[in-house]
Amino acid sequence: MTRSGADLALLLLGGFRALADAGSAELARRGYDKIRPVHDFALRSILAGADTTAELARELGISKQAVIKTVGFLEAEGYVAVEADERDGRRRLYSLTHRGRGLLRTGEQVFNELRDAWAQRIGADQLEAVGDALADLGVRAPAHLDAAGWFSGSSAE
Amino acid sequence: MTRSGADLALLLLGGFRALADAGSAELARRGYDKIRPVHDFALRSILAGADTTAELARELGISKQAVIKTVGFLEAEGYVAVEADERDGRRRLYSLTHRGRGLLRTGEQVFNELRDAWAQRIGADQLEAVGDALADLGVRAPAHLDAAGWFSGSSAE
DNA sequence: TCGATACGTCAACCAGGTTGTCGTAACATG
DNA sequence: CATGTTACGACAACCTGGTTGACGTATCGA
Repeated sequence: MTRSGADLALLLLGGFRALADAGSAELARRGYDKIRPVHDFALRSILAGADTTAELARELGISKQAVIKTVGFLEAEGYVAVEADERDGRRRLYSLTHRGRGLLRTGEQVFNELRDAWAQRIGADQLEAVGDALADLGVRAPAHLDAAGWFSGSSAE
Repeated sequence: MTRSGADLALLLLGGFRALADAGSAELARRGYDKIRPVHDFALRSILAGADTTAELARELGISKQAVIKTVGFLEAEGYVAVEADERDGRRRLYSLTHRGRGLLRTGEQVFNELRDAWAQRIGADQLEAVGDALADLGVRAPAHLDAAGWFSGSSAE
Protein backbone atom coordinates (compact mmCIF):
# COMPACT_ATOMS: atom_id res chain seq x y z
CA MET A 1 0.00 0.00 0.00
CA THR A 2 1.84 3.03 -1.19
CA ARG A 3 -0.40 5.81 -0.03
CA SER A 4 -1.16 6.64 3.57
CA GLY A 5 -4.74 6.81 4.73
CA ALA A 6 -4.36 10.48 5.45
CA ASP A 7 -3.09 11.12 1.94
CA LEU A 8 -6.04 9.29 0.50
CA ALA A 9 -8.44 11.41 2.52
CA LEU A 10 -6.74 14.58 1.39
CA LEU A 11 -6.79 13.48 -2.21
CA LEU A 12 -10.53 12.97 -1.98
CA LEU A 13 -10.94 16.40 -0.46
CA GLY A 14 -8.64 17.88 -3.05
CA GLY A 15 -10.62 16.29 -5.83
CA PHE A 16 -13.82 17.71 -4.55
CA ARG A 17 -12.34 21.14 -4.11
CA ALA A 18 -10.85 21.11 -7.56
CA LEU A 19 -14.27 20.43 -9.03
CA ALA A 20 -16.09 22.79 -6.72
CA ASP A 21 -13.70 25.67 -7.26
CA ALA A 22 -13.59 25.23 -11.01
CA GLY A 23 -17.34 24.86 -11.14
CA SER A 24 -18.10 27.90 -9.12
CA ALA A 25 -15.61 29.95 -11.10
CA GLU A 26 -17.20 28.84 -14.33
CA LEU A 27 -20.67 29.57 -13.00
CA ALA A 28 -19.56 33.06 -12.08
CA ARG A 29 -18.22 33.47 -15.59
CA ARG A 30 -21.61 32.55 -16.95
CA GLY A 31 -23.36 35.13 -14.88
CA TYR A 32 -24.24 33.21 -11.73
CA ASP A 33 -22.29 35.02 -9.11
CA LYS A 34 -21.62 34.34 -5.47
CA ILE A 35 -23.12 30.87 -5.70
CA ARG A 36 -22.04 28.19 -3.29
CA PRO A 37 -23.06 24.55 -3.25
CA VAL A 38 -25.44 25.07 -0.37
CA HIS A 39 -27.42 27.36 -2.65
CA ASP A 40 -27.63 24.70 -5.28
CA PHE A 41 -28.77 22.24 -2.65
CA ALA A 42 -31.47 24.58 -1.48
CA LEU A 43 -32.75 25.28 -4.98
CA ARG A 44 -32.81 21.62 -5.76
CA SER A 45 -34.77 20.87 -2.62
CA ILE A 46 -37.27 23.61 -3.36
CA LEU A 47 -37.75 22.24 -6.83
CA ALA A 48 -38.25 18.80 -5.33
CA GLY A 49 -41.10 20.11 -3.23
CA ALA A 50 -39.57 21.31 0.00
CA ASP A 51 -41.09 24.73 -0.47
CA THR A 52 -41.47 26.04 3.07
CA THR A 53 -38.95 27.14 5.66
CA ALA A 54 -39.48 24.28 8.05
CA GLU A 55 -39.48 21.68 5.35
CA LEU A 56 -36.28 23.01 3.83
CA ALA A 57 -34.67 23.04 7.23
CA ARG A 58 -35.48 19.39 7.70
CA GLU A 59 -34.38 18.54 4.20
CA LEU A 60 -31.05 20.35 4.41
CA GLY A 61 -30.40 19.41 7.99
CA ILE A 62 -29.89 22.97 9.14
CA SER A 63 -31.87 25.24 11.41
CA LYS A 64 -34.89 27.20 10.26
CA GLN A 65 -33.02 30.37 10.95
CA ALA A 66 -30.23 29.32 8.63
CA VAL A 67 -32.83 28.57 5.98
CA ILE A 68 -34.32 32.01 6.38
CA LYS A 69 -30.93 33.61 5.82
CA THR A 70 -30.07 31.40 2.87
CA VAL A 71 -33.39 31.83 1.15
CA GLY A 72 -33.18 35.54 1.87
CA PHE A 73 -30.00 35.63 -0.15
CA LEU A 74 -31.47 33.56 -2.95
CA GLU A 75 -34.50 35.80 -3.08
CA ALA A 76 -32.39 38.95 -3.11
CA GLU A 77 -30.35 37.53 -5.97
CA GLY A 78 -33.44 36.67 -7.93
CA TYR A 79 -33.27 32.89 -7.78
CA VAL A 80 -36.28 32.31 -5.59
CA ALA A 81 -39.74 33.84 -5.41
CA VAL A 82 -41.75 33.92 -2.21
CA GLU A 83 -45.51 34.06 -1.90
CA ALA A 84 -48.05 33.54 0.82
CA ASP A 85 -49.86 30.25 1.22
CA GLU A 86 -53.57 30.89 0.83
CA ARG A 87 -54.55 27.84 2.80
CA ASP A 88 -52.13 28.25 5.69
CA GLY A 89 -51.57 31.79 6.81
CA ARG A 90 -48.34 30.98 8.58
CA ARG A 91 -46.54 29.59 5.61
CA ARG A 92 -44.52 31.31 2.95
CA LEU A 93 -44.19 29.28 -0.20
CA TYR A 94 -40.91 29.25 -2.07
CA SER A 95 -40.55 28.64 -5.75
CA LEU A 96 -37.81 28.93 -8.33
CA THR A 97 -37.68 31.87 -10.67
CA HIS A 98 -36.64 31.53 -14.27
CA ARG A 99 -33.16 32.54 -13.22
CA GLY A 100 -33.19 29.94 -10.48
CA ARG A 101 -34.01 27.20 -12.94
CA GLY A 102 -31.32 28.54 -15.23
CA LEU A 103 -28.77 28.25 -12.47
CA LEU A 104 -29.62 24.62 -11.83
CA ARG A 105 -29.49 23.82 -15.51
CA THR A 106 -26.21 25.62 -16.04
CA GLY A 107 -24.71 24.12 -12.93
CA GLU A 108 -25.47 20.63 -14.08
CA GLN A 109 -23.94 21.36 -17.45
CA VAL A 110 -20.81 22.93 -15.99
CA PHE A 111 -20.09 20.00 -13.72
CA ASN A 112 -20.67 17.53 -16.47
CA GLU A 113 -18.18 19.40 -18.60
CA LEU A 114 -15.65 19.26 -15.81
CA ARG A 115 -16.24 15.55 -15.42
CA ASP A 116 -15.78 15.07 -19.16
CA ALA A 117 -12.54 17.01 -19.09
CA TRP A 118 -11.30 14.69 -16.38
CA ALA A 119 -12.48 11.65 -18.28
CA GLN A 120 -10.51 12.81 -21.26
CA ARG A 121 -7.34 12.99 -19.24
CA ILE A 122 -7.39 9.63 -17.50
CA GLY A 123 -9.98 7.73 -19.47
CA ALA A 124 -13.70 7.52 -18.92
CA ASP A 125 -13.52 4.07 -17.39
CA GLN A 126 -10.82 5.10 -14.95
CA LEU A 127 -12.94 7.98 -13.80
CA GLU A 128 -16.03 5.87 -13.60
CA ALA A 129 -14.10 3.41 -11.46
CA VAL A 130 -13.44 6.15 -8.95
CA GLY A 131 -17.11 6.87 -8.55
CA ASP A 132 -17.94 3.19 -8.49
CA ALA A 133 -15.39 2.48 -5.79
CA LEU A 134 -16.76 5.19 -3.58
CA ALA A 135 -20.31 4.12 -4.21
CA ASP A 136 -19.37 0.53 -3.41
CA LEU A 137 -17.96 1.72 -0.14
CA GLY A 138 -21.34 3.06 0.73
CA VAL A 139 -20.25 6.65 0.53
CA ARG A 140 -23.24 8.92 0.38
CA ALA A 141 -23.36 12.37 -0.99
CA PRO A 142 -23.60 14.35 2.22
CA ALA A 143 -27.18 15.48 2.48
CA HIS A 144 -26.38 18.61 4.35
CA LEU A 145 -22.97 20.09 3.85
CA ASP A 146 -22.58 21.96 7.04
CA ALA A 147 -19.76 24.11 5.84
CA ALA A 148 -18.81 25.51 9.18
CA GLY A 149 -18.17 22.71 11.57
CA TRP A 150 -17.74 20.20 8.79
CA PHE A 151 -15.04 18.78 11.00
CA SER A 152 -16.33 19.62 14.37
CA GLY A 153 -16.08 16.44 16.35
CA SER A 154 -19.79 16.72 16.82
CA SER A 155 -20.37 15.17 13.44
CA ALA A 156 -19.57 11.75 14.77
CA GLU A 157 -22.16 11.16 17.44
CA MET B 1 -21.31 8.15 -18.58
CA THR B 2 -23.67 7.13 -15.88
CA ARG B 3 -22.82 9.56 -13.14
CA SER B 4 -23.31 13.30 -13.32
CA GLY B 5 -20.41 15.59 -12.64
CA ALA B 6 -22.15 16.94 -9.59
CA ASP B 7 -22.63 13.46 -8.23
CA LEU B 8 -18.98 12.69 -8.73
CA ALA B 9 -18.01 15.81 -6.82
CA LEU B 10 -20.33 14.93 -3.97
CA LEU B 11 -19.02 11.39 -3.83
CA LEU B 12 -15.51 12.74 -3.46
CA LEU B 13 -16.64 15.03 -0.69
CA GLY B 14 -18.59 12.23 0.92
CA GLY B 15 -15.57 9.97 0.81
CA PHE B 16 -13.45 12.53 2.50
CA ARG B 17 -16.03 13.20 5.14
CA ALA B 18 -16.52 9.54 5.84
CA LEU B 19 -12.81 9.18 6.52
CA ALA B 20 -12.51 12.42 8.41
CA ASP B 21 -15.50 11.78 10.62
CA ALA B 22 -14.54 8.21 11.37
CA GLY B 23 -10.97 9.25 11.99
CA SER B 24 -11.77 12.04 14.35
CA ALA B 25 -14.24 9.87 16.23
CA GLU B 26 -11.62 7.17 16.63
CA LEU B 27 -9.02 9.71 17.74
CA ALA B 28 -11.41 10.97 20.37
CA ARG B 29 -11.91 7.40 21.51
CA ARG B 30 -8.17 7.08 21.93
CA GLY B 31 -7.93 10.14 24.08
CA TYR B 32 -7.27 12.87 21.54
CA ASP B 33 -10.29 15.02 21.89
CA LYS B 34 -11.59 17.98 19.97
CA ILE B 35 -9.04 17.48 17.23
CA ARG B 36 -9.74 18.72 13.73
CA PRO B 37 -7.62 18.28 10.64
CA VAL B 38 -6.33 21.81 10.80
CA HIS B 39 -4.72 20.91 14.09
CA ASP B 40 -3.00 17.97 12.54
CA PHE B 41 -1.81 20.17 9.73
CA ALA B 42 -0.42 22.68 12.15
CA LEU B 43 1.41 20.06 14.21
CA ARG B 44 2.85 18.53 11.10
CA SER B 45 4.09 21.89 9.88
CA ILE B 46 5.66 22.67 13.22
CA LEU B 47 7.42 19.34 13.18
CA ALA B 48 8.63 20.08 9.68
CA GLY B 49 10.27 23.25 10.88
CA ALA B 50 7.65 25.98 10.59
CA ASP B 51 8.04 26.83 14.22
CA THR B 52 7.08 30.49 14.40
CA THR B 53 3.78 32.27 14.00
CA ALA B 54 4.57 33.96 10.73
CA GLU B 55 6.10 30.91 9.19
CA LEU B 56 3.18 28.77 10.19
CA ALA B 57 0.80 31.32 8.74
CA ARG B 58 2.57 31.18 5.41
CA GLU B 59 2.73 27.43 5.48
CA LEU B 60 -0.94 26.93 6.31
CA GLY B 61 -2.13 29.79 4.15
CA ILE B 62 -4.03 31.49 6.94
CA SER B 63 -3.53 34.73 8.78
CA LYS B 64 -1.13 35.15 11.64
CA GLN B 65 -4.04 35.87 13.89
CA ALA B 66 -5.65 32.58 13.01
CA VAL B 67 -2.37 30.85 13.76
CA ILE B 68 -2.22 32.48 17.16
CA LYS B 69 -5.69 31.21 17.98
CA THR B 70 -5.00 27.72 16.68
CA VAL B 71 -1.67 27.36 18.43
CA GLY B 72 -3.25 28.80 21.55
CA PHE B 73 -5.68 25.92 21.51
CA LEU B 74 -2.95 23.38 20.86
CA GLU B 75 -0.89 24.79 23.68
CA ALA B 76 -3.82 24.77 26.08
CA GLU B 77 -4.51 21.14 25.19
CA GLY B 78 -0.92 20.20 25.75
CA TYR B 79 0.12 19.41 22.21
CA VAL B 80 2.50 22.29 21.68
CA ALA B 81 5.10 23.96 23.84
CA VAL B 82 6.12 27.57 23.39
CA GLU B 83 9.43 29.13 24.29
CA ALA B 84 11.25 32.35 23.55
CA ASP B 85 13.86 32.54 20.83
CA GLU B 86 17.14 33.57 22.39
CA ARG B 87 18.52 34.98 19.21
CA ASP B 88 15.46 36.92 18.05
CA GLY B 89 13.55 38.58 20.83
CA ARG B 90 10.41 38.90 18.76
CA ARG B 91 9.94 35.28 18.02
CA ARG B 92 8.20 32.61 19.99
CA LEU B 93 9.35 29.15 19.06
CA TYR B 94 6.84 26.34 18.85
CA SER B 95 7.62 22.72 19.38
CA LEU B 96 5.67 19.51 19.83
CA THR B 97 5.18 17.99 23.23
CA HIS B 98 5.25 14.27 23.80
CA ARG B 99 1.47 14.31 23.57
CA GLY B 100 1.66 16.23 20.31
CA ARG B 101 3.91 13.62 18.77
CA GLY B 102 1.59 10.95 20.09
CA LEU B 103 -1.32 12.57 18.33
CA LEU B 104 0.48 12.60 15.01
CA ARG B 105 1.54 9.02 15.39
CA THR B 106 -1.91 7.86 16.42
CA GLY B 107 -3.57 9.86 13.70
CA GLU B 108 -1.44 8.28 11.04
CA GLN B 109 -2.24 4.87 12.39
CA VAL B 110 -5.96 5.51 12.61
CA PHE B 111 -6.21 6.71 9.04
CA ASN B 112 -4.19 3.81 7.78
CA GLU B 113 -6.55 1.47 9.54
CA LEU B 114 -9.49 3.15 7.91
CA ARG B 115 -7.82 2.87 4.55
CA ASP B 116 -7.15 -0.81 5.15
CA ALA B 117 -10.77 -1.38 6.10
CA TRP B 118 -11.79 0.17 2.81
CA ALA B 119 -9.24 -1.86 0.93
CA GLN B 120 -10.68 -4.98 2.43
CA ARG B 121 -14.13 -4.14 1.18
CA ILE B 122 -13.39 -3.28 -2.43
CA GLY B 123 -9.90 -4.66 -2.90
CA ALA B 124 -6.60 -2.96 -2.36
CA ASP B 125 -5.99 -2.39 -6.05
CA GLN B 126 -9.41 -0.83 -6.53
CA LEU B 127 -8.72 1.57 -3.73
CA GLU B 128 -5.25 2.30 -4.95
CA ALA B 129 -6.72 3.08 -8.35
CA VAL B 130 -8.86 5.78 -6.81
CA GLY B 131 -5.84 7.52 -5.37
CA ASP B 132 -3.88 7.03 -8.54
CA ALA B 133 -6.64 8.49 -10.67
CA LEU B 134 -6.85 11.60 -8.54
CA ALA B 135 -3.09 11.94 -8.44
CA ASP B 136 -2.95 11.56 -12.21
CA LEU B 137 -5.45 14.36 -12.50
CA GLY B 138 -3.02 16.58 -10.71
CA VAL B 139 -5.18 16.85 -7.64
CA ARG B 140 -3.16 18.21 -4.78
CA ALA B 141 -3.89 17.75 -1.16
CA PRO B 142 -5.12 21.22 -0.29
CA ALA B 143 -2.28 22.87 1.57
CA HIS B 144 -4.53 25.04 3.62
CA LEU B 145 -7.99 23.77 4.31
CA ASP B 146 -9.73 27.03 4.91
CA ALA B 147 -12.71 25.46 6.57
CA ALA B 148 -14.87 28.51 6.55
CA GLY B 149 -15.07 29.91 3.08
CA TRP B 150 -13.94 26.66 1.54
CA PHE B 151 -16.46 27.48 -1.13
CA SER B 152 -16.41 31.20 -1.06
CA GLY B 153 -16.10 32.30 -4.64
CA SER B 154 -12.90 33.98 -3.59
CA SER B 155 -11.06 30.71 -3.92
CA ALA B 156 -11.07 31.02 -7.67
CA GLU B 157 -9.20 34.23 -8.33
C1' DT C 1 22.61 55.27 12.49
C1' DC C 2 18.41 55.03 11.09
C1' DG C 3 14.80 53.73 7.78
C1' DA C 4 12.69 49.59 6.10
C1' DT C 5 11.05 45.39 7.16
C1' DA C 6 9.34 41.47 9.81
C1' DC C 7 7.36 39.43 14.06
C1' DG C 8 3.72 38.83 17.34
C1' DT C 9 -0.36 40.66 19.31
C1' DC C 10 -4.72 43.03 20.08
C1' DA C 11 -9.23 44.78 18.92
C1' DA C 12 -12.71 44.94 15.77
C1' DC C 13 -15.26 42.83 12.42
C1' DC C 14 -17.53 39.28 9.36
C1' DA C 15 -19.93 34.99 7.69
C1' DG C 16 -22.62 31.45 8.48
C1' DG C 17 -24.19 28.85 11.42
C1' DT C 18 -27.08 27.84 16.37
C1' DT C 19 -30.39 28.46 20.23
C1' DG C 20 -34.11 30.54 22.57
C1' DT C 21 -38.09 33.33 22.49
C1' DC C 22 -42.15 34.90 20.64
C1' DG C 23 -46.58 35.86 18.08
C1' DT C 24 -49.68 33.68 15.37
C1' DA C 25 -52.15 30.10 12.77
C1' DA C 26 -53.91 25.48 12.51
C1' DC C 27 -55.55 21.52 14.54
C1' DA C 28 -57.50 18.16 17.80
C1' DT C 29 -60.08 17.16 21.58
C1' DG C 30 -63.37 17.57 25.46
C1' DC D 1 -67.24 25.62 20.18
C1' DA D 2 -63.67 26.72 23.41
C1' DT D 3 -59.25 25.77 24.34
C1' DG D 4 -54.79 23.49 24.88
C1' DT D 5 -51.17 21.76 21.85
C1' DT D 6 -48.44 21.88 18.12
C1' DA D 7 -46.16 23.85 14.02
C1' DC D 8 -44.60 27.84 11.33
C1' DG D 9 -41.79 31.83 10.57
C1' DA D 10 -39.22 35.50 12.41
C1' DC D 11 -36.23 38.05 15.57
C1' DA D 12 -32.32 38.81 18.69
C1' DA D 13 -28.45 37.13 20.73
C1' DC D 14 -24.63 34.36 20.55
C1' DC D 15 -20.65 31.06 18.92
C1' DT D 16 -16.84 29.74 16.01
C1' DG D 17 -13.28 30.37 13.15
C1' DG D 18 -11.74 32.99 10.25
C1' DT D 19 -10.00 38.26 8.42
C1' DT D 20 -8.16 43.06 8.50
C1' DG D 21 -5.87 46.95 10.39
C1' DA D 22 -3.18 49.12 13.80
C1' DC D 23 0.58 48.96 16.80
C1' DG D 24 4.91 48.22 19.57
C1' DT D 25 9.11 46.21 19.20
C1' DA D 26 13.16 43.79 17.33
C1' DT D 27 16.24 43.00 13.52
C1' DC D 28 18.54 43.96 9.33
C1' DG D 29 20.87 46.55 5.80
C1' DA D 30 22.50 50.63 3.31
